[in-house]
Amino acid sequence: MHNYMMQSKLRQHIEKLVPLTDEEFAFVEKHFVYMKFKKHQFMVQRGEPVPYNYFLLSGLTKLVYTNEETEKQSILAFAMEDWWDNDFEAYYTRTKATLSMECLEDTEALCLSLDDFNALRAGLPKIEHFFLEKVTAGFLAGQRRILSLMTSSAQERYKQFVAQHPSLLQRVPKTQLAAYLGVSRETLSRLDL
Amino acid sequence: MHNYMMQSKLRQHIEKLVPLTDEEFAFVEKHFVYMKFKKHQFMVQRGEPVPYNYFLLSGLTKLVYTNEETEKQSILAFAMEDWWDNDFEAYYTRTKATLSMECLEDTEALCLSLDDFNALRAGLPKIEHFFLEKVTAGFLAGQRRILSLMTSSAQERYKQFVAQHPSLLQRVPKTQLAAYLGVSRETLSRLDL
DNA sequence: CCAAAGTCGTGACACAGGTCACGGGACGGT
DNA sequence: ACCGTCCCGTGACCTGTGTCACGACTTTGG
Repeated sequence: MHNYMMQSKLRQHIEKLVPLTDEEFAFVEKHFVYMKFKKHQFMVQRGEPVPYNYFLLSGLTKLVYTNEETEKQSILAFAMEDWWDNDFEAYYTRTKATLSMECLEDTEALCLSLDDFNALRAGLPKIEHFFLEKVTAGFLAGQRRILSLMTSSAQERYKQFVAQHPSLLQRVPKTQLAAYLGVSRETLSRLDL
Repeated sequence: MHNYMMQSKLRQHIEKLVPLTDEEFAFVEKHFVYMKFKKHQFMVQRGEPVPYNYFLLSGLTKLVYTNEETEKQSILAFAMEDWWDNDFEAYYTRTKATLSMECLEDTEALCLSLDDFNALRAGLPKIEHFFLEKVTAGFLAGQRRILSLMTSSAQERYKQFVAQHPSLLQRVPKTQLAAYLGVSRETLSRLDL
């Protein structure tokens, strides 16, 4: 992907929430590092430090918790173009990851170290506003997910997912979808919409 | 509760994350309104607008979703002294509440209207930083709750709750606790720790 | 001080979903 | 072209949890 494309995706993403001058965006942009990852590659691995926060330019990732005894995976989030994804707690507290983040497709990302993140916030208060909006949206999405897990059956959750993320249906295998919805692969397979 | 106590609780709460000068805190404090609520009173009611965000000085509240057909309640959060609680989405978007917030005990709160919230953020960037930290903590707590719902049995979730919130066990009836854990009152009653 | 409402345990039964096992098909790497 | 790996459906069975019903105790409010 060419340089001007990467920049423009990030800029458009930020400017959905806060307008930026050219100089301000130049300041933002220089804190990020571009990286590529291959399918099956781990961008974050349990037990390892998490040096970056990731803004995805293309591809698809999953954020996953793996039960160490049973090896059973629970997927906290999928992420794709124009999304942020991370074991944010480990990143933000500079501790070892308890989650893993794995590429389901070849993925390009703009990466932001915690030091750069803090420099960005300190140097440009607007960006703090931007992240407050982002995290708030994530918090509210989490609340909806909690409610959905508490009140809805597997079939209802499946329907909700299909309605809200139809494009992902084509890209993620049912096994992964089951791990996201919190049901076994077999039960998901038996659900007719 | 006396005026200086109310102020000092709020100030201590904020200063756990960001230090404030006396003038800065005076600016913060004047945007809040003090209000009292009685047990069983609704601070937020489904279908109504949500004029305030609430910082609790004393008492105990629950944030609850009620299924309209079955009347079954699911509790998203308990809140007590030193906590914020609200149907934040309705508050922030100035829409009607989909959740309700009800007092389980007589409760005192400092209330912040959305206009005052925005004035506060605009007038004192530090406060934006404070709320970013708060919302981030809430987001991460939500992630942990999602994982807990996906991976743990009712009994394990009960144990986790007891371990993390022992004080609440004395104050909230089992019925409410069941609605928080996402199990029926009867199953909770059958669980031996 | 009494009535109404809330709290809590427990038994009987139903059912959604988990687990285990199998087979067949698609795909990727060598 | 082949082999291993993943993907997906399906049957049989098991189990955790929901639902309904009942009774006893405690708290609350007028």
